[in-house]
Amino acid sequence: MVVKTRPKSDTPDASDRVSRIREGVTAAILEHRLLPGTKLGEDEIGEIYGASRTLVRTALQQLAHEGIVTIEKNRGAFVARPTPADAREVFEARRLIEPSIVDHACDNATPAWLDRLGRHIAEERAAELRGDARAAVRLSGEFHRLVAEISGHSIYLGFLKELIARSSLIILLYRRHNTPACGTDHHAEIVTAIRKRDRARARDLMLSHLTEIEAELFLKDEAAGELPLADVLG
Amino acid sequence: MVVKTRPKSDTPDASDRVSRIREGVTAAILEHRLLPGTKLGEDEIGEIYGASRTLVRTALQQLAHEGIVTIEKNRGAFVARPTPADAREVFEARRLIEPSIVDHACDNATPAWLDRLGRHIAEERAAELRGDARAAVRLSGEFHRLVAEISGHSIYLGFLKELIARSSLIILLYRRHNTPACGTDHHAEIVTAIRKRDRARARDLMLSHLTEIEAELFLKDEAAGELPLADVLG
DNA sequence: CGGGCGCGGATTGTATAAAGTTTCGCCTGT
DNA sequence: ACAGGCGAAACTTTATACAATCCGCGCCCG
Repeated sequence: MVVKTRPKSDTPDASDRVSRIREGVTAAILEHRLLPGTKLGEDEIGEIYGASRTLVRTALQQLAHEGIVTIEKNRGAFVARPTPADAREVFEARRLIEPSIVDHACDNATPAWLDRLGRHIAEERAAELRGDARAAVRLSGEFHRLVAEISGHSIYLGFLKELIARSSLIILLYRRHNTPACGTDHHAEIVTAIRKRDRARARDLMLSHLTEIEAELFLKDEAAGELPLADVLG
Repeated sequence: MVVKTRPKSDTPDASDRVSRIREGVTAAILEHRLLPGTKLGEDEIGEIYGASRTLVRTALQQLAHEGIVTIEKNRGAFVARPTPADAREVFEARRLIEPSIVDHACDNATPAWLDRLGRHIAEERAAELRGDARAAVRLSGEFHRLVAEISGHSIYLGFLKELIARSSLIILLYRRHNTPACGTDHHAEIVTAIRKRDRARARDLMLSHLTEIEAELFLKDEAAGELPLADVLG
């Protein structure tokens, strides 16, 4: 008998129906197809995925716990709308955690992982070249997640998944221009450092990469979508 | 995860019935009254709190997301049983995050907060003096949580709540002797550093405090409770 | 003509019932 | 006496029905 099989609630079977819903909605948010503030009706989603409200409800609750969905009592679920303060916290947390993650990744990177990283960079390049902004923004986030998987640190991975999802919303809300979400070149440099197992350099590159992303945001406190007056008067 | 009630009360919980369940179970786990592996039947809990299984279920799902409850498909919910590998990850994450938290706490500590910290230390001392191990272990965890609240960093707070709960289980499973869970003196020194707004010292104290806690654990990979054979043969 | 009030539709929150799965006891056959 | 399988009970999972709440709209009154 297999005693060790522990289906962790964080990584349930992909065949699970509630996971399908959760991942579908998450993907839509990460690809910037669902905008902050969008109402996520239970019946609506249930019809799309052919599931009952019970399952939709648990999926939405999980997403709410991850911080990318806001549930208001008796009003329903909405795509979250992070405030500038939230944004600063998210990026501070990423600047703290991700250097440690690449550090571990340098130790844990097997040839198979390095190969996967290389293929991922190629995918990112391809998406950017063909101008597929949605795929580009999704792949950009998935790069960071992939590094966290390589690190083998499941807690950091869990935290980072949450931070990445929120970052996607933040970038959508607060970026200055139409700058590409994440410089692919930075990612490539990080991979090179990992390949050389140069931990110090990998940490530095990751830190400056995150700093640069945040620098391209406009985090004024009364920025878009917080005060309706600003919209009307603007 | 935060259910926002728009019109009035900012209380994020306590009035909500599912929150009452969640906090009740959490408190029981933090006080070491619920041991790892304990079955948490839905009917059982529902009867205790006078709630239907629907509400119990959502509470258990939230706890599963926090990592202190494990849900096995078609088998039910159990108090989580962290492995030694989990334990190392938890403490590594705490050593990374908590120094940053005290850093912020030094900046954010108002007189009211400092007063609250002082009273908390007194409570810890009192519990330890009267030999109330359950209260002592709970208050010990709550100290770290209180510091995180003072920091004003809601993301760090959320992460740390999770880490503290898991730490409580880890200490219960893997501590060497009957050492008191957390040196109260350490906490008092940290408060002193915060009061002086000595960020560097506060960080150092927190880091060494966490290192010492982990050093008192016995994290051999086949340690207690992983293999049932060990129990039978022991 | 403007603002408050209340009713109807819609949506969420909760409970309960039906369906599926696992577990454990018991029974039979060897 | 023991191994193996059948079956019932208990539990979780899923679906559905019911109750509570909120939003929008029209009506009435000032």
